[in-house]
Amino acid sequence: MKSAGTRNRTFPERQEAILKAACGVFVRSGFHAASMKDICAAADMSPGSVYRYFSSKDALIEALIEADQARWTAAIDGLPIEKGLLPALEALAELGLQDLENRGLLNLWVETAAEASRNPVVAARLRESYQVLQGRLASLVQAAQRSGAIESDTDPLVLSCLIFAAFDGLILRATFDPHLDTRALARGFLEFIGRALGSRTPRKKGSR
Amino acid sequence: MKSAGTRNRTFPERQEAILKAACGVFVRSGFHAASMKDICAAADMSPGSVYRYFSSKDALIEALIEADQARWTAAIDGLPIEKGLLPALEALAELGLQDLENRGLLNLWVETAAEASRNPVVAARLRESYQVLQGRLASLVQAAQRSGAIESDTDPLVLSCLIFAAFDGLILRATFDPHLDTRALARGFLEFIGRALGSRTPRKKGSR
DNA sequence: CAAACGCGAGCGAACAGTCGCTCGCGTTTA
DNA sequence: TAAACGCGAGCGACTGTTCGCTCGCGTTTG
Repeated sequence: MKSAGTRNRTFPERQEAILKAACGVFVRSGFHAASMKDICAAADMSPGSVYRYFSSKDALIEALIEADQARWTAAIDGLPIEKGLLPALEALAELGLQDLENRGLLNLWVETAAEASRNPVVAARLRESYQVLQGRLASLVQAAQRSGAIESDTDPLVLSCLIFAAFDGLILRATFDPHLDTRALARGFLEFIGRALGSRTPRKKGSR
Repeated sequence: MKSAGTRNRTFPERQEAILKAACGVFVRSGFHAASMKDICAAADMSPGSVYRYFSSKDALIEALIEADQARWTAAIDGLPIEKGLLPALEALAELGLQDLENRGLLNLWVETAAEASRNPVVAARLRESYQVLQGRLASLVQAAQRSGAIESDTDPLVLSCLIFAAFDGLILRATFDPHLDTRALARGFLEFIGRALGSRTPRKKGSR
């Protein structure tokens, strides 16, 4: 018997279980193509029960997106910033690549972006999240510039935007090119950026 | 002249008209959310007639994607490569930004990527297209390196991939952040890359 | 010249199916 | 017992697609 008792699992626990099941379905089919029936089957629940925990399919999608964002925010918060800019970026890249290799999560990311282009609520959430993430990266860049570790010609905001954009683009590309060697490319990206930032002339002050 | 008794419009012309109407609807609603009814209304045709020109909704989507790709291929073919790498890139960026400002096309691009993550046919087409585009860019980079115009430390493939990725990422970002100053950022990207490539010493041979 | 005809573009109601979602009811828990 | 939980048949709306049909033009025929 499946002791599906009330107190066997708490409300949030059941929510998370549904979310996890839904995530799998969304990854496989995309947000729109995935049907509630599939999600219910994946969660091993009836529609009525699922709708007890999420008021609508959209609510489910939004919850999923929010969870993903929380994950990323936590990740960037845990960055080893004390080791300098490049190492921190490497760690961030490593984290992103792990997602890539966990196949499917990147599909979800693209799907999320597509959703954002239609759903203003999702768009706002994503925008806000990016602003926070990019802001932190920019301040790291600025700190490195002030300390003289890297050149100062580049606007920190532009650079941080470039970095995010490059990795997002890489993820996008990996979506339809599964054999792409993302790891090598990411490393190449970082090498290029590092060189551009003047890590080749680490101690010289008169850079220009 | 023509054998078949077409009316005042030829078959391809009608196809294109439908495609154009469909494009508008897709931009507004996305591929999945757009209904055939909407498309028919936009094209000012009945379903029966539309299905005379396109065998299915998917066929319509694929045709649209293909047209968009052809546009890009033509664009990169018309690049002013003789003026050097950076100017060519600037021209490419300008072209991309015009798309951005033509509001909507970027949504379609994200939608296309999302579609590719599920539809292998679309994915293959996109992959192929990117390989061609990136290949040409890489050969431009290589030529510039050989001529000594830019530094030779960076793998041309990595650099061209980085450039495409950065701009794709920028487009993606613009999707959910309409107020983003894409023009300024694109310029910043190119400045950064140009500086990294050592274009500030344009004529000197002993670059590194 | 007029009349008859064939062709095929265009039509739109109807189809079979799927969608997200609801609601009444039996079961379990506190 | 009251309350929370879980169920799943069923709802109305809408989907992409089909098919029997109309009708006007271009050609052939008388």
